Amino acid sequence: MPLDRPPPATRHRATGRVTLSDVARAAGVSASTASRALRGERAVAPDLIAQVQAAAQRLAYVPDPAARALASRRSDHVAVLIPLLSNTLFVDLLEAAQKTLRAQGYQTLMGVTHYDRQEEEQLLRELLLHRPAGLLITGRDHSQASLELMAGSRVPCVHLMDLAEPGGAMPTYSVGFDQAEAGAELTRHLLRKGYRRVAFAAAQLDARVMQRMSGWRSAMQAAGVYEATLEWLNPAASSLALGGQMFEQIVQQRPAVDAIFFCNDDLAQGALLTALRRGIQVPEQVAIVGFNDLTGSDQTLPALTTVRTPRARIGEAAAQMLLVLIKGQTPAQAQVDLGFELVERASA
Amino acid sequence: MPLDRPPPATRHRATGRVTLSDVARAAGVSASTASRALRGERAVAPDLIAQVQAAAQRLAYVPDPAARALASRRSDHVAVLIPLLSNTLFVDLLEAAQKTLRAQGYQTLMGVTHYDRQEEEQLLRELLLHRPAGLLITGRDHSQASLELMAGSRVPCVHLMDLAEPGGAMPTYSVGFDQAEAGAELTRHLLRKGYRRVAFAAAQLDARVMQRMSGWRSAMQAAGVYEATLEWLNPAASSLALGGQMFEQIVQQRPAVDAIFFCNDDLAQGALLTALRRGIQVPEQVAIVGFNDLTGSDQTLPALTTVRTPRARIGEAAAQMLLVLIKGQTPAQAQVDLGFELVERASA
DNA sequence: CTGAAAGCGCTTACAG
DNA sequence: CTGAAAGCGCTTACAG
Repeated sequence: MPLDRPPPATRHRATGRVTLSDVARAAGVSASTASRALRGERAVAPDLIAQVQAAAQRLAYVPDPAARALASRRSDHVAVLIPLLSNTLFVDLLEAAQKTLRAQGYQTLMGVTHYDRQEEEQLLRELLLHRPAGLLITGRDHSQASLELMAGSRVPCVHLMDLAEPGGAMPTYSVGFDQAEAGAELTRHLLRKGYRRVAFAAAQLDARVMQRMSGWRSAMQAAGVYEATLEWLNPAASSLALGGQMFEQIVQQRPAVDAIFFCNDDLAQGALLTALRRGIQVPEQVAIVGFNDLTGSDQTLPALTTVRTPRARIGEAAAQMLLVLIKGQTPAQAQVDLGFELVERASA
Repeated sequence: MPLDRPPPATRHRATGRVTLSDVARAAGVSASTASRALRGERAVAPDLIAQVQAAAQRLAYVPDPAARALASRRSDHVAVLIPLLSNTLFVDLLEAAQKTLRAQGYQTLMGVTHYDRQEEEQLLRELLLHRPAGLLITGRDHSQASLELMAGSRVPCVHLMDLAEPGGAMPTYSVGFDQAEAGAELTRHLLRKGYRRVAFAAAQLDARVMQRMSGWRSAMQAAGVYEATLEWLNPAASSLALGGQMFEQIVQQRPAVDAIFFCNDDLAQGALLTALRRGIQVPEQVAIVGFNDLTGSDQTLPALTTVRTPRARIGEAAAQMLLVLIKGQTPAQAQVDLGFELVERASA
């Protein structure tokens, strides 16, 4: 038996990449110790930690995400599901979450559901295959199968925009604000200003829009001025053009309406443009308010009264909460209410 | 030596996941063959392919992305770099690319550069660690280090929005349209309508904006009406409000200007709003045109004349080209010019 | 607190 | 055309 046989020629692919064992060798420790030292897992001698970190630094070592994911069964991906990319609201959410996550070394895997529960389910299936470290998902309105997928995956999950229904079973994490209360508050503002026939005009009709409507409804009922004919619901996608159309319909078919609460700013902006075109005075003939305080709502003629929603802060806070959950810790509170702000401008 | 020693108890983590060897066993072939059959690598007997596929189907097998990435040194990620998320233009690009890529089983890893070459470089470094199968990147204006990172990574790459400079060295792939020509065409439209003192007003001042300006300039020079004082450049971010400010400045400081070419629709929309507020007639007193045909430009008062840019088609075509490159094939053409369309409305 | 070894679930030279 | 085996680059029981 040859004592000195040469090292076997490498049969396989070499990457050229600096690996963990390179670092371990340079630091004079085993790969296990190097791994533990680098991840800040306790139970490693302080001086070894320093040595390993120095070696890693010197060799410009960066761990391979795929190897780490395979070995630990947990990737550095975070899946983020939003309904649409064509609504600034959700883009703001995505951007803030992505920024926060990236600062901690996580990559965002985004999914666009188009408000379709089937598509959301499919997306969840695909994304969960990547064993994401965490999941951020918009709203609380999901198919039963989606709910099971999320629960079964054991992936930490935070819901965006909505708060949990009070009295829900499991302690689900969410950060958002009270949509119904925001809708009620905006309606009360109108009522305080003396408007009585306040129409509620909505498109898209997702869960959050319906919550705003229930807020509007309860405020109207409390004031004794609620009428079912004041509700204008259109399931089509929200847009400037649709807002213009709905506005024309309302003023034409119900000239007595003295204020309109559009469930989203783009509808309200479209209405304002149409009013201008038709020579209808806002707010003298009819007041208009929107929701979300989107880009341009401070520039319209007249400037739009609306509710400012803290979506960037929601995205950031939700990401932060998710980061805590990923570490296996428990967030200070399971529900974070970030509130909203009534922005009174000239249109109402 | 015991002849019948029991199989060693599994010392490690079991995932519960259906693996390739499960499929191979069920199909009565080796893991290697199963792997090749599933990936459609030729050199596998047709009947075996069928058997393996049937087994995979039956067991609901889905390959593990991390294991595949580790072994093949190529993930199913595609990195997509865009400058901003707050400009619909880029969101449209991202959405179209993502949709096309996802249909072929690729996950999009997005990066937002904020028009910052340093940030782009950093992002590239991070994303390249994930060994993406491909890279989609906006524009052709990158730092030297970024270019080296891209080249060194050997990751197939397609540039978005711009076309390559004619006479560039390497055959780089890109899909977009001729920004300078679009700028020139829009200017010629104004000149044909009889406007002579056509100002060019721009913000952001990225490479594509400057190309549009050079188009404007050459058209103005060709008509013999170019003047340096007609250029209004502001490095700040583009917005409705800024458009309004620039408009006021121009009409105040250079009342002889009879038309303004804003480099982006949001500026033009802001200008239109300000004109309305100031009672300045568009296009009678001053004509206004924009660029990109963004949301709302058909709703302004008056409706905005602009250039429609095919960003969704660019995103899709670029993704398609990248898919071809990933397969190791050569695209029919390295440069795809998707053109643009002059949209004449009421503002000019 | 540390290390040797097994394993995560694939792909891919290599040999036949 | 097919299979056995090595390897991708980590993490993690296990033993000390």
